[in-house]
Amino acid sequence: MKKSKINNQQRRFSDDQIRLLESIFESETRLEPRKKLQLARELGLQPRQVAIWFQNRRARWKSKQIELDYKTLRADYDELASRFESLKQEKESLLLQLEKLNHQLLDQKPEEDGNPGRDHKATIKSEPDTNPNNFLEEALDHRGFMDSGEEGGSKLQEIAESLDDSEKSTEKWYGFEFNGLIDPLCSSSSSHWLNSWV
DNA sequence: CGCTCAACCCTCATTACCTCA
DNA sequence: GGTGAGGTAATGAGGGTTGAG
Repeated sequence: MKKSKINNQQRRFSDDQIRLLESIFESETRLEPRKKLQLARELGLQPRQVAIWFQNRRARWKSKQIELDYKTLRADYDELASRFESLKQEKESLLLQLEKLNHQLLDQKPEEDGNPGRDHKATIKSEPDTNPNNFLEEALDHRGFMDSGEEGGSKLQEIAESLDDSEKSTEKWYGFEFNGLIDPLCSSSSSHWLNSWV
């Protein structure tokens, strides 16, 4: 600084001065006026210089803290994003399984109850079931299919058996509230409600 | 009691200088 | 030796608080 040069003052504080200032800053980031005077005497500096050092030190601490906070938040976000992606993939794969199962159910049902398959499909289309539990239970009613050793079927059965009645409420599914997200008017098939999820 | 004003301190942005790769 | 980046002491603007009058 020009003024510093004019006053023939040192540009930087000595290591000893910094050490003492840092050790005090560790315990208190603000100085009382009396302590400031005492410290200035001890360091051979102007009280104003001590005050400015503490001001600058607080500013440095704050910007470091912001940097740390950013890193923490970024790590949290990345973790959540990766979890979201894997859940999304899981959902896609379950949806595919459901779709497959649905088709197989519709093809199989006419043989069991004697109704033509086309009519049954029409029934489902005209009465969309927006309740995931009903759909699940409906699907599981077809034990013949479930026992066929199909991978998707056994997974569905496993999920259903692991749920007691209280767990079958929609709110508990992945801790996610379905109500309001599924528009019954838009649900034209049994699996449609899942499409609005994730 | 409410006001003004000065003194003091703070934050924030910036400057001036130094050091180092 | 020149240069740009980064660190740091210091400055200035603007605002809050406090105590005296």
